[in-house]
Parts: sequence; structure tokens; C-alpha cells
Amino acid sequence: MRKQERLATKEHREHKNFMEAKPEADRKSLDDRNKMTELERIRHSAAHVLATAILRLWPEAQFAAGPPVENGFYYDVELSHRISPEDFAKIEEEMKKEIKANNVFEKIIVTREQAIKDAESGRLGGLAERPGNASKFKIGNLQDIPEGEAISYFKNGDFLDLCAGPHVMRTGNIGAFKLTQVASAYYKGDEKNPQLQRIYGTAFKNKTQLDEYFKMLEEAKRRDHRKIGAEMGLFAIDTEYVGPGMALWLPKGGAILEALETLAKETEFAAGYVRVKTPHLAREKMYKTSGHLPYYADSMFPAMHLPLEGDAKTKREQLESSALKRFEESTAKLISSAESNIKGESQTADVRAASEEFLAAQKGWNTLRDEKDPTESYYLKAMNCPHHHRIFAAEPHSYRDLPLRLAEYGTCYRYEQSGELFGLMRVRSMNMNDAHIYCTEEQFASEFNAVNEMYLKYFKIFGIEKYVMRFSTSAPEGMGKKYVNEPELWKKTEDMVRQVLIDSKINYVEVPNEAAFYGPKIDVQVWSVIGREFTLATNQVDFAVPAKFGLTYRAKDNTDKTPLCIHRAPLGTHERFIGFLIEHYAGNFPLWLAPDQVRILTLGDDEKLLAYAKEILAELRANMVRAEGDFGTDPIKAKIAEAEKAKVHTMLVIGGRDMDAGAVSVRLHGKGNVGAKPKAEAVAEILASIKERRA
RNA sequence: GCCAGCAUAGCUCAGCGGUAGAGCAACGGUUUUGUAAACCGUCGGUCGUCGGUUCGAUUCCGACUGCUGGCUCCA
Repeated sequence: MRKQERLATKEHREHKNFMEAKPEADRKSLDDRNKMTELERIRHSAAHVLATAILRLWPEAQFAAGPPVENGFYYDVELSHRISPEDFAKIEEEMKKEIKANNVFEKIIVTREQAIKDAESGRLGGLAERPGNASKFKIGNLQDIPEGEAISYFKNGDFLDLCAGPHVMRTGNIGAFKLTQVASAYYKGDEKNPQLQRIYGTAFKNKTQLDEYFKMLEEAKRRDHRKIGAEMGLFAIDTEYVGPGMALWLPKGGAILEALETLAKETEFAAGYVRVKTPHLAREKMYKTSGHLPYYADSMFPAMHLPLEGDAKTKREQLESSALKRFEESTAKLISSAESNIKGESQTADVRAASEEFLAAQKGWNTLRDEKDPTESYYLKAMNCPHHHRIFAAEPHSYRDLPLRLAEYGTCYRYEQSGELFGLMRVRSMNMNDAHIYCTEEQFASEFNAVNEMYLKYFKIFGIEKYVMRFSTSAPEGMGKKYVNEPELWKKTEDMVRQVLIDSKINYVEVPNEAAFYGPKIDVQVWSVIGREFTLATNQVDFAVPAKFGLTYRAKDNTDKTPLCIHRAPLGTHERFIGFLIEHYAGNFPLWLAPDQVRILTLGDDEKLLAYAKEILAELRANMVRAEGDFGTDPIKAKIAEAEKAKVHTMLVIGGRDMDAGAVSVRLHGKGNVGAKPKAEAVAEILASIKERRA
């Protein structure tokens, strides 16, 4: 659950800027703090109670930060004892005692000097003074409080903590709580700082709400795409033979993938896109030019070193021969200058210069010579844009050709850290619903708008009602560092994007200083029907990289101009999008997406009945319906149970009664028997539902 | 990469210092059926891998690998 939240808040990685600096840690202002909801106060207070309990068990514990978070709270603690879930019961026991004591959360305002003194004595984040065990993290926290801001403590019972609050009135106001997990975290989130144990818990006003929360977690677990994916036979991750983070699409998952690609192809074709296809590899030069190397090298699969060939081989040979020539010439020159110097015909300085040149030439030649089997690096592509740029470069372009919309379900490979891999949500190989739109400045607004319209069209098809577009813009201080140094172009593009968002009345939030280095971007966050949040897609403007590849078109005034480029991937990657859809629909896909669209169930295997059933099956399959037959002698109850379990969307039950009437009995997954219908009507309905992609 | 938890049949799980069991699935039969499971049988596991302790390890200990929950990172 938490992982999804992080996926969402930290943005999806498609097209994300590799040069982007880490946003500065947010520090809540006192105003923000006063806006804390009652639930947040309960949770924040529960964190203090947690610390109180831990101190009663391990008085030497040092605490760092203990805020409320989306689903609960945590406190970061440094303690030589490794807290494990087995310790939770006794910690909770101590917490209950503190809650039962119903101590008041007392606010105390102190001077900075007093606070430093109390931190040094170990009193802060402790039950008493602890000589020789200073509250080191609290000292660090104190440094973050701006001069002039009031410094306050909160005290419950003996526990005194540096804290801006606010809290509930008394510890007894914490209704119901539970410790949930233990994790590790770096102090202030910086891996250079000490590693702390982060104890997570959750708290609610009352037991009922706590129970509801755990029930919701259960529901989320039930809908987990990994669980449903295995049950329905959609995908497999074969770590032993294929590798971690690389999904194999099984036939049934492949059917969903196919349905999505067809949707994308139709939608894009109608919107004037053209399809291209690119290899999965490229030479090092590609990523040096795009700017992805060396900054992004860590996230790419390591280079493949191939023997030199073609152009690279020629260049190498030229390099070797010129180095050798320089070496030989400098040797000859050194000898002759030494000779003339002996004869007194030249200066010693000349010999020194010749000798320096000789040494340099020798070094150059030796370096080349010692390089056994010179190779050239190839990389698996981590993004499709450079390949598309080279497609643009492959032919001359006129302004009349623009906008040029190149689309491809491109396969990308990213060497994500092992700890980050997560089902289909975070993988190392992915199929991206990618496209790059090359256009003139004048065309930009309408192109960008069309892309947004496409997003909305997709949202409607999938019943995604809650979404927000995060519009990330530049910041003046990053010009020339984080961002390409084109302040005017930035302003112009950002204004254009903002205007499009306003005009189209799209739900968006603007986030300054989070743009890509080559332009502003929009991340699309959606919520599934059970309220899980996903960042599915990214949409970016690029006014820098096309220039690096020297892309131009001939403008009306007969000059060569660099096109703008819009990166877009409305359906994200197959991996993440299907992962989202599985959880969104809980595996109960609408007919057009369902891997098993129709199953014909016969009552027995009577020859005439079978002929009738097979005729219907053939008709469906001739119309590309994913239909199959269950023609065995199992009882109909068993066939139905099996089909329901497999989440077959439409079951056609056929017995003698139906055959005689030229009908079929229709049963829909999860909805039960909807009655008999003439055969032709049932088939027509199935075809229409698929064609219209009905929900 | 870091911290913690987990790893037994295809799946869900039980068991335990004396080399393993259930249900479902699969397979072979029997069963000819009206809306969520008819019956019988068979197959199936170096108990994740490697090492240590032990007369003996699936069980205890360690390392590794993978998965999971977090952290860090993320185009």
C-alpha cells in the first residue's frame, strides 16, 4: 500500500529529468501545523506516546522525528536493540499505560539557549536527563528552526520533546492505535546521516475506524495485481531464467495488452499519428548526444562492449596510425636536435622541447598500443526519444510536414535498484505507449491540447473519475544549471502549457522547480476505484534535445528551424497500466478487455447440441472474440463455478431447451443469469459491447 | 544499495532435530447434467541455494539469492 503512495507522490519515471535536483525537504510552517486535522493531531500525539513507551523499555533511545503521515505516524529512533514486530506487543502495552494515565500534553515555550542546554543534557526526547547521552538528533532539529520562530516543547508525563505541536489535549484522547511495521530510514532522509529505525503505527479516533482501515488494507490486498495476475494467469516474473523485474506476458495477459495496443493504435491513427518501430539498442554516441550519459548511466543497463567495426574501426585505425606517425616523427626530431645541439648549432631549450614532444607522443602511442581489443559501447535503450529523433533526422523536413507525430509501443530497459522492483509497478523492462510530436511554436498549443484531450478520452473509457495533472515548471534560480538556459523560451512554453490547461478546464496543480531540464512537464496521477493512487503517465515539452541532435525543418522563410518536441505516453507502460487496471477492476475487466470474453457451456455433450454450440463459437471467433467452449460432461454447476472463478466475462449456457428455441442463456460474471436470448441477438450484443469498448 | 520480515508440491497452507502432509490444480477413469464445484484413483517436493553445528538438519546457526514492507534513488 505504502509503496503505491510513494509511486504516486514521487512521480512516475517516464521521461523524468535525470538532472533534476532533489527538492528541498519541506518544513511545515507553524501556520501549516495549526491546520492539522484532529486525526493528524491524534497520530502525532500517538508518535509521542510511542516514544514514551520505547523509552520506558530502552531509556537510552535517541529520537529524531515523529510526524503524522498519510495512514498513521512513525517515530525515528536510534537504538542498539533491533526492534522487531515481536517487540510490538510489549511496546503497545507501555503505550496503553500512557494513554490510560491520560496525561496532559503540556506546551512549554523556551529560549533557544535553554533548548540547546536540554538537548545536551539528554533531556529532550527522554524521560529524564541522561548525562553522557545528549539528544543529538534534537540538536540537529533545533538548527533547522529559523531564528525568531518560537521554540516549544510538549510534555506528556515524564516525556519531554522538542515539538511545535499541535497535539490532542490528553494522551487519553488517542482512541485506537496499532503498531504496523518497522523500517529503516536515514536521519533527515540523507544517506550520509546515521541510519535509524523507523517504527510505523496507525491511530484513529476509535476502534471502529481502526478496524475499517485494516479492512480496507485487506481489500487492497485482495485486489493486489500480483495476486490476481497469478490467479488469472496474466503474467509471470521468472527471476531464475529471465531476471527480476522483467514480466513475461502469458497468453491471457497478452490479450489485455493486445486490446490496449489496438485502442492506442486506433486513437492515435485518428489523431494523425504515424507508427514507427525502433531497435532496442543504440551506440554510446546516441546517449552522449542526448545528454543521458553520463548522468543517467546508473539507471541504464551496463554497456555492451562490442568489437569495433565500420566507421568506428576506421577511426581507430586512423588514430593509431597518426599516433604512430607522431611518435616516429618526434623520435627523429629529438635525435636530430640532440645532434645539432652537440655540434653547438642549436639551443638546449630546443632539445628540451623536442624531448617533451617525444615523451608526449610516446605516451600517446603506448596508451593506444596497450589497449587490447578496443571496443565500442552499445546500450539498451532506457527511453525512446533519441531513436525517434534519429527518425526525424533520417529525412529532410519542411514546415509543411509538421506536426509530425511518431508513435511506438517502445520497449525500454531501466536498471532499477533491486529494492525498488515491485510486481508490474516497478520493472526493468517495459513497453511504453510512447510518441513524440515535432511541431512549430505556432502549432504547439493545439498539439498540446490534443494530447490532453486524448488523456481525457482514455480516462472516460476506463472510468477514471479522479485524476490530477501535476504541472511542473522551472524556477529562475535553476536557469543554466538544472534547466537549459533559455529563460524566454521557458516562460513562453510554460505560459502556453498553462493556458492550455486553463482553457481545457483540466484539473491541475502547478509545482514550481520540478520541470525536466529540457522543458516543463505534466505528470498524470489517477486514483483507482478503491482510492489507490497511481502516477501513470507523463507529458513533457522539450525545446532542448532536438537541437542537440541537430534536428531542423525548413521554415516558410527558407531558414532552418529547430522543432519543439512533445513527449507523451498517456497509457504509460503496459506494465504499470495493466497493473493499475487489474486493481482498478479487481480483475473483473469489461468485455473488451477481458482475457476470457466468452465461454460456451453445454449441458452435456450430446452430438446435436455440440454442433449448435460449435456453430456459435465459430461465429464469435470469426469476429475476433476471445471465446472458448466447455463441452465436457461435467455438471453445469461445476462448469459455471470454474468460469466464474476464471472471471470469464460472458457465459453462454446452452442446453436442449435453448437449441430448440435458437437461443442461448446468458450469464454475466458477477451478475448471474440474465436470461435466454435469441442467438443472433446475443452475438450482436457481444460484438457491439467490444466495438464500443463499453464499461 | 540500506533496514526488517518471509521462502515447504503449479496454487493456498500444515508440520518438525530422526530425510514430509492436506485441499485445490494437473492427469486417468466413472458420471449425460439447467446457473458457483458429482465420485474414484494417479502423479507431483534435494522443504530457495551454499556452508556450519549435530550420530542425524526441511527444522538450529551463518552467508547468498529471490520476494515482501519500508528507506534511499528514479528519464
